[in-house]
Amino acid sequence: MPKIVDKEEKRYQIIEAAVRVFAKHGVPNTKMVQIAEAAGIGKGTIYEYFKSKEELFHAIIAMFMQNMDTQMENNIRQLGDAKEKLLACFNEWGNIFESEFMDFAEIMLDFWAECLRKGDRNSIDLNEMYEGYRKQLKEILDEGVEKGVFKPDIQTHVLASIIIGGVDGIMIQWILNKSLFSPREAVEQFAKVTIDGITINS
Amino acid sequence: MPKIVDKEEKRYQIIEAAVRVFAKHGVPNTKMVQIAEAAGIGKGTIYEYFKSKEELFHAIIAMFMQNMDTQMENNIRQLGDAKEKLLACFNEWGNIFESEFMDFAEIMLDFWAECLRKGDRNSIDLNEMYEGYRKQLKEILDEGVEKGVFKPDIQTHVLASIIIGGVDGIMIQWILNKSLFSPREAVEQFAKVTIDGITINS
DNA sequence: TTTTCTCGACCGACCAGTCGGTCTTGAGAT
DNA sequence: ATCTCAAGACCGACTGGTCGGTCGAGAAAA
Repeated sequence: MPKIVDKEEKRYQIIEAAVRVFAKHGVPNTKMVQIAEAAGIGKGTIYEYFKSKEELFHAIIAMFMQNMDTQMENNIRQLGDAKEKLLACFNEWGNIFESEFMDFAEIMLDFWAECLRKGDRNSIDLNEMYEGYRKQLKEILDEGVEKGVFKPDIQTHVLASIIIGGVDGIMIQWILNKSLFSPREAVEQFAKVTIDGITINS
Repeated sequence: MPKIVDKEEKRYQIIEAAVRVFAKHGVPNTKMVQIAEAAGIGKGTIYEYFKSKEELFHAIIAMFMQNMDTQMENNIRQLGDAKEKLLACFNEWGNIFESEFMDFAEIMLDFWAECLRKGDRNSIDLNEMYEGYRKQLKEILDEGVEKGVFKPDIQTHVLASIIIGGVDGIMIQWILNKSLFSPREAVEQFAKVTIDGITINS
């Protein structure tokens, strides 16, 4: 039998299969045996790599966030003024929309739904992740206001949330009806309107 | 005959209880007996009023949409130029954010999740509802462009989706962390930036 | 041989939905 | 006013199916 070179590799195989099945049927409707079939293994084997369905689900989310972070950080440290930095952020989102990671996006709804149920203790804190993005965006916006590029009357912490929410919202709209627009053009349009809206002179 | 009081009233009682429980635990995690307890009735009674859990769920969504439509239509037919109309739309969303209907909002995630699973035939077509909003917004935007109020290079159909998605996204951000901002101020800020961003001169 | 990995039959907790029975109501009979 | 009684509202124990997770058998590797 083709031996598995790496435990890690097999783990990733399972995650890959789970993403497909979760995305198609939704997490609560997905049976473990379906994931096993998609991965070409027995159901029991999954439990060699993941303690439970929930752990598998969270492993997927963690991986998704990891990738997002990595991809975003590429563009954070660049030079340029606030306007360029902000534009770069939007651009990066456009890239993400077009990347393979969009398979994960359909699962995000299930994760959001899980996250907002107060009682449940999640091993992953969605808020913390958003907090990171919010902070980064706010810094860029603050810099722009300080340098006199952006209007002084914007509430940067609120606007940071709006931008993040806006991008998520565009994603949802697109997932629900992919023929409406291309996600890239939507993000670009959103970027243009937002930047025009907060820039002095325009 | 017994209790002509109103079948409809009891039905509403059940819906009200179900909204609370669904919102707190999520639709898939909610047991019918929990809804029964919340409504102060026996489990079997629910089935006198609703064929299934799913039908109950859809009844809630239908009611939510009905209310949204009614509330939005108040502001559609008003006079004024495109800019005022657009502002009125945002305002109306602000009102909705502050209304009692926000209890329903937490359930929307479950409905979105359900809607994007391709195979399922939903009795309610979320896309159709959004289509209505998109059309209304697009008309307003087109009018603005035509009258020379809004910039001619905006893609109105894309922007319509962005605005709707943006409002939904703000809602999600707010649900996930209600201490970040007040939904009203966020919608107002979003309105200001967007309108400034597409208006000529500014 | 011993160890490691894989598997799927099996178990039992779980829960949507059912159904036979109880209780409430109020119209009609007295 | 009081009684009767059936329509139907109400109930919750029960059923039948489902599915996450287990575990011992057997294959493969060492």
